[in-house]
Amino acid sequence: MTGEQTRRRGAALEADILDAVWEELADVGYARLTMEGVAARARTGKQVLYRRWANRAELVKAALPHRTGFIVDQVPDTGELREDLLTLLRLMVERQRELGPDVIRGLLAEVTDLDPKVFGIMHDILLTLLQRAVKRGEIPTADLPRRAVTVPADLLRYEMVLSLDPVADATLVGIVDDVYLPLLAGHG
Amino acid sequence: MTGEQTRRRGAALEADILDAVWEELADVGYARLTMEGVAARARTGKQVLYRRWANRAELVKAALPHRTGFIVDQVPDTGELREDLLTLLRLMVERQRELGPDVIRGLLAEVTDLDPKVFGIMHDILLTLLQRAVKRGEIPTADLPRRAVTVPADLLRYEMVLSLDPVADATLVGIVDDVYLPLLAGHG
DNA sequence: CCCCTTAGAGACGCTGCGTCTCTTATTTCT
DNA sequence: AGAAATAAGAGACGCAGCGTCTCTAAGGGG
Repeated sequence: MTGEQTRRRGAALEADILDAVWEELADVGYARLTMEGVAARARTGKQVLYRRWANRAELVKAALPHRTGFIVDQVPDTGELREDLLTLLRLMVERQRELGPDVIRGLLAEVTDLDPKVFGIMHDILLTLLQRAVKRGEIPTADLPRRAVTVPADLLRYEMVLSLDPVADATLVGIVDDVYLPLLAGHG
Repeated sequence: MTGEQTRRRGAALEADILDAVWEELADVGYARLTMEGVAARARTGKQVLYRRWANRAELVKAALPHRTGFIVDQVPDTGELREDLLTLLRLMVERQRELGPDVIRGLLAEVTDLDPKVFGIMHDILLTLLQRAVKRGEIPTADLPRRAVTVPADLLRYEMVLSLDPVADATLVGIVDDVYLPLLAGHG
């Protein structure tokens, strides 16, 4: 009647749980992810989850950074603005694909406190790309209203929210070529 | 032992139910709207709801046009493009406000079949505004990529999804002045 | 080596979903 | 008008999943 030899604790246990969340997301998606399911997959009890997170949304929010890297650590620098932008947007799509697209919708419905920090970071990244392009002489100025700077990220997030499939690459090209680059020209 | 004298049927009953949905949305919001709650408020049984709609999302989707008018019937024509655009965006915000902002997030999470028709309509409206502006000589051309045309509506919907409050008027002004008008200039 | 924290296991009550059944009011058909 | 068909009103039912609670025992810290 053994059963268990060793009992996980603290950070190690927490890592296993967050892994289980990712596997559960990949398996059944966000809509059908349950606390029971995560606990079972992590071979632990619900109480262990509730000791750490108040509900499903908090649990999933905690799981996100556990596997995805931070985009801030992968800011593209290809030597050309258009390529930089496309690379950045493709990174965002890549993260959407890893998660499964219904996670975004699901979290939006349940999370009431969206962290503005997340959005500020994207502004800073885009501004960096623009300033580099100014230095290279590609565009006249990076001195744009904040809202204009973030347009490509905003439009892409909008597409992610709408679609249940990973956003198509043609859409990214459209955002850059049909909207953002002309917008930059219009501000110049 | 009377209780009931008259029994509602068909369209009259349906109208009462959809009214009840709106009242329930105003009262408790989308997240806490239940089939039981709607049935009780409409003084009928759940079965009557399920006879007509398969689930909560379908029920709410059906309720939306019951009170909101169609934006297509209120296309602004102020004689100036900027004013037309702001008026249109304000109409959209007005509808968001009537609903309560969590309805958008809630429906997104549960509805898998977004109707592309809804989005095509907004493209046509914006194109109309642009073509009028061309006729007046305000802008050189309305011949833009589809994605560029819909930018203000897309950005506003993005804001609606993000925020749990009605979108501020300053945001609308920013979308028009900082993004759309420069974008049109850049395409000219 | 003892104690204290907390993992593991599962029972519990509750809410809301979606289905089903039954009676009876109202409409439609003949 | 009367009979048959339709659908409303009422509520019970089983089920899933939430979040809470309790209990035992493992293993780390002093």
